[in-house]
Amino acid sequence: MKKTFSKEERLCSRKSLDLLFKNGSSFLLYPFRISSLFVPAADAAAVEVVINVAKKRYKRAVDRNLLKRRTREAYRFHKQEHLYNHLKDSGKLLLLSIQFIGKEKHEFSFMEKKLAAALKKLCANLELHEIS
RNA sequence: AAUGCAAGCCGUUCUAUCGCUGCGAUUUAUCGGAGAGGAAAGUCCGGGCAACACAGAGCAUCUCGCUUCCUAACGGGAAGAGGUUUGGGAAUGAAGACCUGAAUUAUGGAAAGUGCCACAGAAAAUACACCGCCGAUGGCUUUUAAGUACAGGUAAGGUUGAAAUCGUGAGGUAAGAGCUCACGAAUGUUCCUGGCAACAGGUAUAUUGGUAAACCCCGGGAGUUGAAAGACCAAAUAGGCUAACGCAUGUAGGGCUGCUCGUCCGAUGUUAGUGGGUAGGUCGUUAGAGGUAAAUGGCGACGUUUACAGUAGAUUAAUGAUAGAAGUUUCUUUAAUGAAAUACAGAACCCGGCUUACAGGCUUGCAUUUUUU
RNA sequence: GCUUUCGUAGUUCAAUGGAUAGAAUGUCAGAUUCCGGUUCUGAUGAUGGGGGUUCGAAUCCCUUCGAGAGCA
Repeated sequence: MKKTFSKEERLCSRKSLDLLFKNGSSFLLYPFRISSLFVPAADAAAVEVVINVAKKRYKRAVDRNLLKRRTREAYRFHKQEHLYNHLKDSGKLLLLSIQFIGKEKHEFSFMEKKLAAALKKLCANLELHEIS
């Protein structure tokens, strides 16, 4: 129940994507670049996420698929613990983008650790933003 | 047996937990079952399908090019023909021609026309004759002979080059020349024989640089655009569309492929009717020129018949993560063990080819080497 | 998914099928200078890979690799 990753939690709308990349705030934590933005309207999910691996860095589709899948699995395992528990029921929708900007094919354990750290940092940033 | 080359085939498996995308059941949140490839890649060809004037004619442009067959079609494939290179055989004084095996081949036309053939060389295509040969004929010198910075004739010989006006011998001549003859090489055409045909053999006759992956000529083919094609649903808001009348030389102008023809629409006004650019959703969309097996026809590509199974369908884009076990390969070790690796690569409307990438294994054929009989 | 352009010295560009592939700049060495710069002299270094056509290919043809651009 905690570790599912269904369609509602994915960011598919073209408009939302444009909004996120235009107005969202972002930070870097190797090998990830995280962008986020709060949007008023919320339906089923509290967070919508998109995972991205650049074609310029990885030429072969096999490599891109592998990294995307590993990133997704890492997000799936850690979203409840590091993200959902820190979000309050504010009625807002969080748009999130995880871009992979590494240069090698990393092991899953390494990516898991790094993504957990990235999510922690994200939560800290959001809290700071709310306070200010 | 090993190595190398070529062709064909296979190209990791199982269990548990947590997930993802369709499908089918229902108790509506659970269960069942399915879920990447031989190249899914490159986008190099061909087709289906769809829209655009159901798309017409001519020119231009692009493309293909030995023959027959296969195929829905093809620039793909099969079987042949010819060319080129090369190995062997026999023959000969030695070659060539002959027989035979292998590899390779974008292979219509140079006898319709145009262009180009650097450097070197006399000359690169109408031989503008450099060295040489001749100077018969006509001049000149002159002794009749003989000679020649004359008019000229001459491609036999020489040097160059990738390539030099077909080769050898004889006749012929002043010297020479396919100028003539004999034997040969190559090419076109006529007829005969064999073959479905390309073509092969023979006969007669004419001719004798190369280059068309230079322009070009001949013959065949191609309308354009691609699922981001296209069809449908549908809230709000701009604007549009259709029909009738009127205006007007069916005019100005515009569309239809680059051009021409041809053809279609056609300014502004009034009345009536109908609507949906964009965002989103559904269809298109996965049963197909399909796959597997057997029989059968064919040299073969492939065709025909019968039987069987039901076999991915995403759309910011599923097919994964973790743990364990097995298999294969390599290294280490006496061995067990241990360690490392496990190719190339990821469907996006669907098929048929081509090309390229590929760890390792299997099968077949050929070549070489070694061992045994 | 579809369409399309281009690959030449380290860099920016030339070159009609025919020389030893040219120029600028860079690099290196030498000269000049007390030293450095400037200047002068010399050297260095390239047709993305493979195959074909041709007597001869950077150029023509095929194939492949790489780098871009366009179509919402």
